[in-house]
Amino acid sequence: MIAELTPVEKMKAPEQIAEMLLKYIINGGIIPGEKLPPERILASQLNVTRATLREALKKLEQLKLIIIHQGKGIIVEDFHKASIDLIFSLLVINGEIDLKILENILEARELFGTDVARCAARRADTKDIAQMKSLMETLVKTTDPGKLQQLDFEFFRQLALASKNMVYILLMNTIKTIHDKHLNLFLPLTTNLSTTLQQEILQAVIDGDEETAARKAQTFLQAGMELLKFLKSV
Amino acid sequence: MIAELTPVEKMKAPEQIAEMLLKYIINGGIIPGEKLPPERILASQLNVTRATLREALKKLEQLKLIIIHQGKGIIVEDFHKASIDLIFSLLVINGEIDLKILENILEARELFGTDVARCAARRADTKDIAQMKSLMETLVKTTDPGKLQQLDFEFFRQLALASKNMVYILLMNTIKTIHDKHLNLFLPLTTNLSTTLQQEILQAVIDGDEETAARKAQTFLQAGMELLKFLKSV
DNA sequence: ATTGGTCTAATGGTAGTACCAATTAGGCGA
DNA sequence: TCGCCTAATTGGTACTACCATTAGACCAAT
Repeated sequence: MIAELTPVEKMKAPEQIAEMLLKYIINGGIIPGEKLPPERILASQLNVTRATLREALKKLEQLKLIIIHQGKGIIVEDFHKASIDLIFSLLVINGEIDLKILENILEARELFGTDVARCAARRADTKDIAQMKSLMETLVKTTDPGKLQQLDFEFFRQLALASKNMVYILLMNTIKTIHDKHLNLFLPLTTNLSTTLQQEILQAVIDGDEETAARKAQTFLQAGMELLKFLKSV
Repeated sequence: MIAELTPVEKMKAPEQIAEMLLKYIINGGIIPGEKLPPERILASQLNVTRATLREALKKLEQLKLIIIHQGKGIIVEDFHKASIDLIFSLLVINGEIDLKILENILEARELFGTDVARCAARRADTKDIAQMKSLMETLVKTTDPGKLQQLDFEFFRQLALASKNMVYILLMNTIKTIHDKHLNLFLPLTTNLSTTLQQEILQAVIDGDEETAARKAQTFLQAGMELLKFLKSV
């Protein structure tokens, strides 16, 4: 098993189309309030069926990038009013990582992760703690950087579950998706120090010590900003 | 103009189907990891064509509630690993508002809103401030509760824009969507006190006084939690 | 001149069918 | 028993036709 070899993800037609249209909109190819060409025109231009095109449009509609109305047409919205899920696309919109967006994400992550730890310390039950202890045992025995990174994130995922806040739980998924899509970028963040901090966070959660948990989590998460400064300098 | 009369939203087939399947999954009708019936079967059972069904599935796929693979089938995911956009459905999943979820949302709103104000105070430029001043002028002249509520939210939207953090900007849209879907629920939050607080926040932003801005915003947002306590008591 | 009705073209919504493409499972041969 | 190959399953896409909603133009009544 060679970790570097991942299954080739063949982008299906609707995905490709959605991405093209998305870029077109984000890059200002069309002004918000204006309409996209009719489905029939778009479909023929893209050389696909309307059904295929419509699947692509569904995606953009859910991102709130467009609004589709029968009889009216396809109206483009200001992407500043889109769903948070658009952040994935904004992060890499033109091939490479947008450091500005990355900074935004890390800023939000720090704020959010800190409160997750605080809430976890406040609300974790014995079951949560048992699971986290179990995870921690696995974690200290792991040496493979890739695996470690994965478990690293699992720790925060369980922290979110322990926070008992569904918004936090779901937002953690968003961050995890970003994380997974750019593993290499976050790899330098996984250090021996991480594990130590995680143990301290866990202990604080067990003790119900909200502020210590929050403080330790913040220390952990601030490493991300350090990384960013490095990236910006090169 | 009769404010109470809003456009009737006719739910199209894919929307209805998506909602049905979503409820089915959320309510544990199927275990994560299990597969949904094949498209052909589902389509015939729902009495729609595959194309229509597939549009519905696209929506669930984007919510990360299901994963579709050619040749394999439609695999159901744990909704705890879904997109944050699922929160809309969770809030009202079985007809009425889930107060637990509402509390989660308000908690997250307070956390983010506070930092939005802080960041706005840190980064707002003259253009941002000019726009907010303009908005505030309109705001103080407005008496209609509905309009006021709308402008109320616009204030926070502009605050998010001034924060210059795209994550905050997009997250604010999520909150706004929740807000708009349950206007009546949030109506009691709009009081005369709000306007005063908003003016104080704006002044803090102009002064670049991060902590005052954050503190005032928090005071403002805590009103939501007060409301919740009331709702819980009835 | 304003209001309301009606027709028509534009445009999205849905149906039906056929075939392509990836995956899985089972059978067949070495 | 192992490995390959075929066939069945299941999602992906194409083509075509028709229904439903909207907007605009034109007309009729008040």
